[in-house]
Amino acid sequence: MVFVKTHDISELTSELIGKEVVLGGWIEDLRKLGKMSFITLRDVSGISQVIVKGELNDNLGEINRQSVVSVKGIVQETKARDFAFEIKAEEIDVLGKAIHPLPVDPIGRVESNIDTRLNHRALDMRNQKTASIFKLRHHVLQSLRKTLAEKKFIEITTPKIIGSASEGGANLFSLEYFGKKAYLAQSPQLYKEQMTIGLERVFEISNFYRAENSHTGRHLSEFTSIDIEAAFMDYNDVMDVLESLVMDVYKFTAENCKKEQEVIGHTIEVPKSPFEKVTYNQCIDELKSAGEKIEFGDDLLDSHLRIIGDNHPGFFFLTDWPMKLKPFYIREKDEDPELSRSFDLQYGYLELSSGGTRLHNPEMLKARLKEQDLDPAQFTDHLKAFDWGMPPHSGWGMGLDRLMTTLIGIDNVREVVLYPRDPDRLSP
RNA sequence: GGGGUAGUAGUUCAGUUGGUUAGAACGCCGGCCUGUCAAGCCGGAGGUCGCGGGUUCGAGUCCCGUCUAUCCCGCCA
Repeated sequence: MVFVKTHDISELTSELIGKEVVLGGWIEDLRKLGKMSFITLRDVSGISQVIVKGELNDNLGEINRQSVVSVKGIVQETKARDFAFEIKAEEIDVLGKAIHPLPVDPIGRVESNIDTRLNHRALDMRNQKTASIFKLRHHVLQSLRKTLAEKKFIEITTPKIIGSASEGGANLFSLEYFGKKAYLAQSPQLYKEQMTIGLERVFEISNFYRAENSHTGRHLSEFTSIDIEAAFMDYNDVMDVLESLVMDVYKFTAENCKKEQEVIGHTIEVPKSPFEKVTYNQCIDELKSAGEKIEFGDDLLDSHLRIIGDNHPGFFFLTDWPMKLKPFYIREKDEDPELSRSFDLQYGYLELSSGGTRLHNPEMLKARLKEQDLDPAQFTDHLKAFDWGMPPHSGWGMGLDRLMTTLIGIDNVREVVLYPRDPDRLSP
């Protein structure tokens, strides 16, 4: 069967009354009233009512909810309460049957558990709430790319299969690569830094991998990261970039995704700018006042971040971390070498982003590697670039999935990832 | 990795101190119905009560083990 849609459902208007249209979509609801039937037909753009009468109704045959059909018919006035007009069907073809019982209810009258929905994710995408989340995610990505391009960042794609697991920090997944051991990249960190020597400002939006056995609503083994790296910028400059990106995402989606917000049942509220900047030292003071036993140099536990998050609701930067808590590539502050030019972007207790000014002096970088018990020999390829005119540079990485959860006010990243991967879930 | 909670129909759930043939809602199938719109009315199908042991005259219910999910903590970003 070959057919051409003349309209998406959202393109139908009362002005088309009397005109013939061809639609394609899924039967969301079906009410047979003997000599006539009502079909609510949904495509990605919207929903409309189709009415079937006469001979066509008598020969309707096998037709059921969630099957995909093409409908040829005439737009006409309606008595329906929920629609401004309707389609009087002249021809209905079933293009693909839905076999019942279906494992989840796409209309959402009975809401399924996240586990059941994830096991049948494609069908879950006919649930308007789920679909709206991923439409929103699409708009977030659009907004990010637009803003970064305007700020003269060039989009790059770095390898996800890497030969050395030496960046430190998170555990990496390893795999067999033609007889050699390879790893899945945990971040584009080293590559994006290298790119600043020719492209100056780069960004990447890609999936990265962490082999941490984490069971929380904010950790996944595979997650989407937004990364930037910019030559001739200090950490304050890239904080500004980050802040305007977040602001733009909120403004853009608040403005352009009204329908999605309505379906999700959450109103996007544009945060106040500028974001507050709270230093690590200030956090330590706040935690001490709250009765926590903590000293300079201690890492902030989740329980600590909950306290800090309560003191500073919404977005804020947590800046100037001790050098000893930061990776080897982070640069110290000239006036206080114990402190680093670094920051996290927090949303309450939730860490969204981490970044800072990088070391660009190769000798200092090698010294820092040794300090952190890493072997400079493992970084030969990376360090080469630092002898070719490495500019001072800064950057950050931000978890897109976590950003999404702040945007729609939910607390589980699995809701905003199509097919989440965690220690217990590898399929579908 | 540690702890809490849960697992009963396709889905979401109820199921009393252990006691007849395990129920509801939505969905599904069949019948009636020319204005439905969470349609209505009538009828029907659908269950290895996660799995394996045990206690008992008798287990969805109690005990042990195991698997799975989920939430929290830890790790981590």
